[in-house]
Amino acid sequence: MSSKSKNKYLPTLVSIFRESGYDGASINQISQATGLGKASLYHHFPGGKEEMMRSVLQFLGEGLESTVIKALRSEGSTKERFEKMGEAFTAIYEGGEKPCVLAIVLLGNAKNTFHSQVKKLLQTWLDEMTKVLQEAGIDETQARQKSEEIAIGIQGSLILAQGLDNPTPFRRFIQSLPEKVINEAQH
Amino acid sequence: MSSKSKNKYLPTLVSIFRESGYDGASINQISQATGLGKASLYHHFPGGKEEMMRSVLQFLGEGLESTVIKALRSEGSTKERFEKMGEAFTAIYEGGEKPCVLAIVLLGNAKNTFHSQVKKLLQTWLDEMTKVLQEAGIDETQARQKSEEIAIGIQGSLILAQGLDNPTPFRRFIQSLPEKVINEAQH
DNA sequence: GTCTATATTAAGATAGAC
DNA sequence: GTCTATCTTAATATAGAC
Repeated sequence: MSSKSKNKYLPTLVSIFRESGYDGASINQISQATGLGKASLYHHFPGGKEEMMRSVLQFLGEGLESTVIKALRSEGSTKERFEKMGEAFTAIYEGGEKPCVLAIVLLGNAKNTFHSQVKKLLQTWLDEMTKVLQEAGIDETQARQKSEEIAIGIQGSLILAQGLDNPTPFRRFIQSLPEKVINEAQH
Repeated sequence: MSSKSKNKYLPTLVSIFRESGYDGASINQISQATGLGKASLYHHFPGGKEEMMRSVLQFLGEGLESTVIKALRSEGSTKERFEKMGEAFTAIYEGGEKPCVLAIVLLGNAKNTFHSQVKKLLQTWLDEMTKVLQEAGIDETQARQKSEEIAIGIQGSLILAQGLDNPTPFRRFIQSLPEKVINEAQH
């Protein structure tokens, strides 16, 4: 669990890393955005920028649990659960306007440093979607593949939204998601 | 058109930016990888790293024309054209092992600097796919959406392949692509 | 066109006072 | 827990010889 003092600055760190990437974000920039002096930052994060990103990824993992995973475990039909998951992602990515920090890390120079942490987050999400689809009567192999297709859709549509400077691809994917899941479940 | 002296070093620059990102790649690193001294690099690219990336993006655009766009304009059925496009992307991304430079740029700190150049490359590709799908009898709106779905699938599966450290999602998407296109065309 | 050497700036990080 | 001041290294970039 993370200390309370850190938690105060994590949302700011998230937006900096999301905007500038890991390599692109400087300690000076972080100092200005948080309002903390450099030395104070190192008091909270003795491991420097690397510890900051580790804390951010853990913070995002906790956020994933309390929104996306929670949606998938909620009461209601398969369709309703994926609708709620879509709403959770719409909030996280601000309707497709903001990119995914996990993807930023995976495509940056520090990918090796954080890869296992990012992979675990992805696996947790994929496992949970797979479980829901299996409960809907899809066999494990198909459920796993369908989960991956959903992850592909979200990640890919976020990239396209960034590239075209237009959130429509993301929004369209989120909207079509519950219906697609249902069609697959009826097979 | 780019000068011949530059062309010699562009494939090396591509792999460096693909491996380290734009912010993560240093002039020292580029100097070592190309075997050129720093001053020689600035002789070829007076604009420094920014000009290097601009040249890389132009080089990738020319590669896109001669492989992907060419595949989409080739003789043969709609299905065969998308099969050839899949082969082209399989070569470019080395079977899903390597990430997309365009996505790297879009998620990095220098996105604004290169955004219009990247957007144009994406648009060119999407326009060409849309044209092929329209020729197959799909109306413009649907053809455009289907093209975006294909772009989403490729970009998203590359991200997932990086995150899971496993190229299977990319390969599966490429394999399923021609059939999906055909199903859509029969609507 | 390539090199060595160097200038300049900014980065990450720390010491030590308060 | 926060600050000012500073250290150290590495970054981008250039000068000028060959």
